[in-house]
Amino acid sequence: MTFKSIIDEIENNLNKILDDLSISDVKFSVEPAKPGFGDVSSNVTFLLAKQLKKSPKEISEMLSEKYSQCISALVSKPESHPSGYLNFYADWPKLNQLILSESNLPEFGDVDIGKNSTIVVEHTSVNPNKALHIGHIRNIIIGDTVSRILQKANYKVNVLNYVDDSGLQVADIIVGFKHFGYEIEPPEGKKFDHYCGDDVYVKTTEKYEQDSSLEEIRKNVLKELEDGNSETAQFADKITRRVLSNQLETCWNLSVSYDCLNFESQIIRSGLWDGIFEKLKEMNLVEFENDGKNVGCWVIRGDGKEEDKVIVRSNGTATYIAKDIPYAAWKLGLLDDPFHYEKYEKEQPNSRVLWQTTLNDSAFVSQNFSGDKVITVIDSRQARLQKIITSLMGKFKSIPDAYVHLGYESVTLSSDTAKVLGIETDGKQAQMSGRKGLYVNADSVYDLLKEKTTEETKKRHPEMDDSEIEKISHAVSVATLRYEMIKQDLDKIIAFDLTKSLSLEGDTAPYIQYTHARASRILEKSGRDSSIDVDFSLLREQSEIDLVKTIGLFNLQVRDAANNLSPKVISRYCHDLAVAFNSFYEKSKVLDLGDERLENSRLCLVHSFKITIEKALNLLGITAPDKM
RNA sequence: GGACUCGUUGCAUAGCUUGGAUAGUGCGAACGCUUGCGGAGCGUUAGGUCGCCGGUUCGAAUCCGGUCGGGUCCGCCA
Repeated sequence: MTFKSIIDEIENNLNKILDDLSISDVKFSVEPAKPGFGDVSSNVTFLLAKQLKKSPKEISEMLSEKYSQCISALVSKPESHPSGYLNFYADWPKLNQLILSESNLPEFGDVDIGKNSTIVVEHTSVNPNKALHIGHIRNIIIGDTVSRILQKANYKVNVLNYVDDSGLQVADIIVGFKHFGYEIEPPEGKKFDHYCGDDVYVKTTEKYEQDSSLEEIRKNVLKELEDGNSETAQFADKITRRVLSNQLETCWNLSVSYDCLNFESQIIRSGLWDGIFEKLKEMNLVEFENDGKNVGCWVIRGDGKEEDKVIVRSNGTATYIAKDIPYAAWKLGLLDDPFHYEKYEKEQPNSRVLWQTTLNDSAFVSQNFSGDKVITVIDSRQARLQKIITSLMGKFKSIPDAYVHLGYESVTLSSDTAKVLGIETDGKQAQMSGRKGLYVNADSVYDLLKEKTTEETKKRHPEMDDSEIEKISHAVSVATLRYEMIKQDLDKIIAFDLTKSLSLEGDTAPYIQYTHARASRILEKSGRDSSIDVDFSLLREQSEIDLVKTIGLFNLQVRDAANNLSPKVISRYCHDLAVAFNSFYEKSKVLDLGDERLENSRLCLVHSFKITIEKALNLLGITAPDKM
């Protein structure tokens, strides 16, 4: 039981009062109050104004009067506000005890939205021909954070990474290696994925532009890749596996992990497409064009003014979007699973088992990574295609909203950062481009952050050994990067600026982590274990009550975040918690008060804060060191 | 041309789903706080016709329509 207890109590009592007045069907709200208006507010008075032909003010006076007659465990008094609102004041000694005791349980903050059903979250899904840049990182962090939140909301989450290991982007680096003479081994000290992206890919595509006759080579390589048994395809497989391995290192370093890797090449060879294509024909969801501009193609009819979408070309081959259809259906468990499963060759740092699909019959392990619902994290430039997939899946699966495209705006480069990379943009932000080499690699940003945080930490703790410094600066760097990627709304463009991204003050992860370190320090210095067997009525300063209240809101925030698939809700909550603690820290001393009972009560509060912020940060994939 | 999306203070952003009270936060600016549990902190001040016009409503940053400005998407590419 948390702050929600008092909300529920008020809601029940108000319903009873309305019953007595023979009023029904009023959907009023009961919410945590804005600061300065008590603890809980209801808008019920406004909603009744018309029906009762009275002003909200009169109604709130009447309801407040009636409410005083109700049995209430947690409300100390109702209050009619001149604005017409009906506000409530909590009985804090009781609520303190309720919230602070509860906060010590491991499951504090859990909500049951998923009812233990399975849900698939697909994210990352990058071509394995280059290193991950910060644009990819936004996708990855959103996906990972949403997965963590859904798990807290009692979903069984299967996290998938769709490895796009066929097609043009892969063909291009193969051309570079096989025809333009690039060495297989990267130069000393360079990661293979960086080498493939920064050197082989960028320079190979440059060459096409200079000499268009080279396009012929590209086409041939693409063709060779289609035959899985060709020497070229086997070579490409080796290369992409190696890049993938490097990309995964980047992800793991950011505390991101997966359950299963799916490979586009295998989906193509699995025959899944043929099955779903037959199904689409049977259900009349695709049509064959006998004339018009798409003559000879199979198309999906456009919605309203939208154009028809070709899914099978007149030469019989499937288009890009067509490949997504069987995968989407597979994720929803609508198709017989053609895959076997084997463990990925490297272990993930958190020991979560990572599987990968294979078409090799010698692996007999079967697994099920499908879900009742599917969330696909892809940037909103693909919204149109995803809308088509969503609509098709809606026809295959009866559960409403079974397939959700979780879109987000892209990461661009600030004009200053673009300039550093050699592009003059006239003060405007610039779209990143892998082909043009216009991007900032995730590893580079991490390295810069690491350098800065290491320096900072050393300055503050000259006594610390290198391995401890390393641990702290790693935690702070990962946190900073992750927090910056989710703290704003998904549909807001992030104009990434190298200099500004290194900021460690204000609304940043280090601010929150620092707050946690302060709490840890108090607990450490106290020299005793905190207990919940304390006098809760001693916590009556405003800053103390505000902190308890914020702690008590945890599960409501998780509910909000899960319902709206909105990571930023949790990042804001973490920030709010930190602000509440810092305000408490400034106003209420905990140690050396000469009053052991008060000290124990405050220590209990500090401890509750510490474990709650740890749980909340964990949802963001952030750990908070005890010292920093 | 059509569709989607964003527009809140110098800059960046929350609140919009579910309309009500004083539009919250960070950066930047000015000033202040440390023999005290960690200053990656705290406090004070300045800065807002919530793009514009209209509609619905007792009440609109929030809902609806229009309009302007930025971004994105609209291929038998992926």
